Amino acid sequence: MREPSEKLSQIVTPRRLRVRRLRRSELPAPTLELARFLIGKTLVRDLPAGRITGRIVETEAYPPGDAAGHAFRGETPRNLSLFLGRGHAYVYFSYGSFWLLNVSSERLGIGAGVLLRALEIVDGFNLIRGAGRKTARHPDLARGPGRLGRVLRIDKRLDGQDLCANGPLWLGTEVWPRKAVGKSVRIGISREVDRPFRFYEVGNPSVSGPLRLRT
DNA sequence: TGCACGATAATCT
DNA sequence: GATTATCGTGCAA
Repeated sequence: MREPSEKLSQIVTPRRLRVRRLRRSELPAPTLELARFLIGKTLVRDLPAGRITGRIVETEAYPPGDAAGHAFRGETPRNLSLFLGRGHAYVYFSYGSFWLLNVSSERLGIGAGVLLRALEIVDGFNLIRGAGRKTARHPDLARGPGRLGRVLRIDKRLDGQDLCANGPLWLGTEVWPRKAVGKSVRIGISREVDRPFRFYEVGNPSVSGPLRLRT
């Protein structure tokens, strides 16, 4: 039976989460540092019906000059948001079905970003389509960048959003202290495959990828 | 748990 | 026309 554990996790979830927006000045400037810094912080989605809050548990850095990064070949209409200076949303459509969310990094005019790969949802379960069904185990809701985008209802309209400003999507402070941060190669790329630019909270069941990349 | 595979459409060449 | 920072399913062990 899955029902009891779902109820338990709702009871365990703090009724009132204290989260405030992160100021841009709090975000480390270098892409790699930002990717590590974001582990344990929150991503908040404000919808007409309410708020969904998730702890960021997995990220990947795509620093300047990285051949695996979308900004590598220069600015285009698609990747413009990567050049807006740190703390902006870069949203793009992938594999015909998924909206993926990045946080731009570095200075205005320099293209780089951090891909948000997975969240541990901590609030707003009732707003998530599929929650409470047998197929929607809580740790899996936003496990993987495609699911993250689906759960938070990310789409092109959020591309370019300032994630440090008042708006429907923003970065927040942590809700409890994070555990150890692990480091590994990135997932799903074909260039620069050996760079250890992926970060994750060790042992967290909401982290995606094979077991060896979660522990 | 770990693979292979197909779906699916925007973007770039 | 090729590519793709993915996911869900199916099958093997």
